[in-house]
Amino acid sequence: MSTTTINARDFSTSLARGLRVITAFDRDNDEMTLSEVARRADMTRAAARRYLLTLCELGYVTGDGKYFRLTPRVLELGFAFLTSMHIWERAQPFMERLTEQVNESCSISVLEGSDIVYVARVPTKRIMSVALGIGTRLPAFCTSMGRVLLADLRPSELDQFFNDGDFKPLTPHTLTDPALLREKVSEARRDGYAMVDQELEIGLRSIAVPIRNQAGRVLAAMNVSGHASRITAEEMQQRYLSPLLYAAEGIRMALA
Amino acid sequence: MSTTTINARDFSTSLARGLRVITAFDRDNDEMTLSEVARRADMTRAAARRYLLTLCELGYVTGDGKYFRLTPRVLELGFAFLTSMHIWERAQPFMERLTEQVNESCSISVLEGSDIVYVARVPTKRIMSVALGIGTRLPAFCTSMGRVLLADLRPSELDQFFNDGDFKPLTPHTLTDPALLREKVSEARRDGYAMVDQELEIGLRSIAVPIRNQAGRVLAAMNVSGHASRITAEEMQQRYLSPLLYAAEGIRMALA
DNA sequence: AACTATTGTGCGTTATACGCACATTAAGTC
DNA sequence: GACTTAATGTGCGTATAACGCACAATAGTT
Repeated sequence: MSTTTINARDFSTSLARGLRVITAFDRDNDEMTLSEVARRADMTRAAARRYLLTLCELGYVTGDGKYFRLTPRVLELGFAFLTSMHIWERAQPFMERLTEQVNESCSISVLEGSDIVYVARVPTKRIMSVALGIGTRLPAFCTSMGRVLLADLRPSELDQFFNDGDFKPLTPHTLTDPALLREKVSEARRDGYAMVDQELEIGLRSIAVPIRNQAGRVLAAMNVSGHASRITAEEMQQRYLSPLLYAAEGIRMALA
Repeated sequence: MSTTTINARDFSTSLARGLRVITAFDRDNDEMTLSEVARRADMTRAAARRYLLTLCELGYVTGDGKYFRLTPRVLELGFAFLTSMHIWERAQPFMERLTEQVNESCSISVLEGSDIVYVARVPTKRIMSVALGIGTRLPAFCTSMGRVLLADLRPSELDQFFNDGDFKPLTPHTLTDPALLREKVSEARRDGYAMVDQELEIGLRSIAVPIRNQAGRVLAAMNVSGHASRITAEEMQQRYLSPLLYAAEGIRMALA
């Protein structure tokens, strides 16, 4: 996670600002006026206008004379990444079988910076879900998959994670003390799994295991999550850990 | 689909070129050297290098000293669009029920330019599939969903579609004669559904209906697709059309 | 009609991004 | 090790891309 700032003359401010215009759009601002885009992207109206017109020309944005909105074409910007993760297609049958077996949702994620990013997901029938899951980012420090992924970092990488860390509590249960978090990561390393109990969200329990490659290196983490009202932490460990490990092993062999 | 070229001084070439670097990555080129990126993005090595370094700095690309690859963060560029399409979450239960009922895959797409773009998908258990479906683009002229969407265009819009059209056959069954295609679109308008039989892919049959809003305007199309060896075109129309229409009506009411 | 907010746009100026050319490094072959 | 080929790193002079301002035009509200 080394971040060395590049030579200023190698940095393209126009590209960076243009991408800021794209990311100014979000779930709550899926359509905006020119002035709103300029405010959210933190640039002058004229600059925002040029970038919006450029994105319209390229087909990534559309406008009706007053409001601008993103088009499906912007998916192509992330699509190259998504399709490059095609190896997770092979995990799908194992995840489906696991979901049927434990009757809970199942996800796979990778570590990126201080977050985990979902790369595959099979929801249980009870929870409505679309491909929204893919690309979702959650903080690594208070998720079961995050702790499993942190457990595989080298000591220097883990040190940097904790140095950069900004551990804000998301629920009254969220652990934020770096020493306690380090201990949890060590436990995950020792036990080969991690469980998180209502630290990310009240009512949410999840248990995760690593997915390794043939060399034993951790590629991703896979979890099963459920509602605290339906299963105790102890029950989750007793009933879900074995099928999780079994599915992870199947995925390991499938990826070989 | 009017494409008026904007004033050259309003067009940001740096943003456009930077985006070309991102889209240079694809399924077959998920990691590339600097020179490969420059070739695929059609720019000098020095320019490609500056954009790659900029994208690294922003976290969208990572490099190991030789190869560059996209990071999950690029999903955030398209994610704003994806989350803005959150209304399709409500379609999910109807699609799942339909998939269970007819034992085939089900998708929803919207029209963009001359393509359809998948916005929701529920695959049947037999076909391995992840969220890859979302964002997939297919030509509108030879897909059942495409013809249903074309059927709702205004005459001037439809004229432009055919004027811009480049209808290449994908299989020996693909219709490419604009007059025949117009007739198929008219049939879709008249019948309220369209069926395509092995025009996109040998062995693939699909039937689609429109999803309308309360005002009757077509928002999207939904299809069910199956293999030609398992079901005849006539059987598909007789067995799948009613449940498709029923599911589309349910989605219409759910979106209200 | 008056006022406020927003958008469109020409243009002089600034600084961003360009590509070249040379040095360095890496990889492959003999 | 020597040689060749390919790829990469980078400084820098130059051109022009992009900047923001300021004013006109439009839209919405009262």
